[in-house]
Amino acid sequence: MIDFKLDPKSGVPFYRQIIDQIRYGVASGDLKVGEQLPTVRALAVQLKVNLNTVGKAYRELEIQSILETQQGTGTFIGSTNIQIPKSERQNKLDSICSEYLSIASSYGFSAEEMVDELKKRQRGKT
Amino acid sequence: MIDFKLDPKSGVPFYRQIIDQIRYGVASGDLKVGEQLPTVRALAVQLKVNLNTVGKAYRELEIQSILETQQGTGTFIGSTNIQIPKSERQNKLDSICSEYLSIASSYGFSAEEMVDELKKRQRGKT
DNA sequence: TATATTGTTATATTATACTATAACAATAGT
DNA sequence: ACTATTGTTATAGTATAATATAACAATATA
Repeated sequence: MIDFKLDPKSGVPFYRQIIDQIRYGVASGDLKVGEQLPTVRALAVQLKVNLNTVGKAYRELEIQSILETQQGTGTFIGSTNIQIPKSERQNKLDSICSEYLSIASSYGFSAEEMVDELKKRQRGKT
Repeated sequence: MIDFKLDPKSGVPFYRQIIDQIRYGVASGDLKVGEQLPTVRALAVQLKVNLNTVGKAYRELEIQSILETQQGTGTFIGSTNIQIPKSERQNKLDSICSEYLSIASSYGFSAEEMVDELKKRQRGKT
C-alpha cells in the first residue's frame, strides 16, 4: 500500500496528486494487481478532502483501466500494466526537488546542507 | 535570464509555474539581484498566455519581496536576505527535509534519487 | 431478508484560474 | 511637452477544483 500524501503548496490539484501517486505505485510495483485501495470515504478522511475528490481520481483511473471498481465491494488495482514515461518521472522528481531547493534556499540553506541532511536519512535504510 | 516554459499537462496553474520558475531561478543563482525580468506583456506573448496571468505571478512575488516592480520601468529581482536564529536553524532544515522526503516517497522516489538529482544541479556551480 | 458498506450520482455553492478587452498611472526617452 | 513603455486595475465571461450534503445502487455479510 502507498503512503498517500497531499502537498497543498505544490499547486497541483488534489485529485491529480492522488491519480499520480497511484499511477506511480502501480508502475513501480508498490501496488500489485488485485490489491485493494482504501475506500473513497476512508481515503477522503485520511487526506482530509471531500469524498468526491477521491471519487474523481478513482473514476478517472478506472476509465484508464488502471483500476477496477465494484460498487459495494471496493476499488482494486487492475491488470493493466502501465509504464510511466521516463520523462514524466523525471519531471516529477524535478519539480519536487525544485520546490525543496526553493524553500530551503529561502531560509538560507545551501544545496550542500540539503544534500547532507538527506544523506543522513539514507543511512540505516536499505 | 530564465528560459520560461509552461507545461499544460502538469495540472499546475500557469501563474504558479511562472512563480516557481522565478523562485527557483533566484534560489539557484540563475537570477541575480537587480536583474530585470521580461515585461508582463513580453512574457505573456512568449508563453502565449494573458498578460493578467503574468501580472498575477509578478504581483505575488512582489508581495513576498522576491521581486521589486516599478510602474513605467519594469520588474526586477529584489534583494532578500532572511535570517533565522541559529537555534532554530537545524530544526527548520530537519522539517523541510522530512517534508520533501515524504512527498518524494509517496511517488516512489528514494532519498538517494533526490540526492542524485540535487547533486546533478550542483555540477557546474561553485 | 435485513443491514451495513462500497462506489455513484446529483445539486448547490464557493473559490480559483484563465481569457479578452479596455482603460488608467507612473516612468523613461525623444 | 509629448509619446511610448511599463505595471496596474477593472469588468465580464468561461471553465475547473473543491466543498458540503443527500440520496441512490450494487454488493457483502450477519
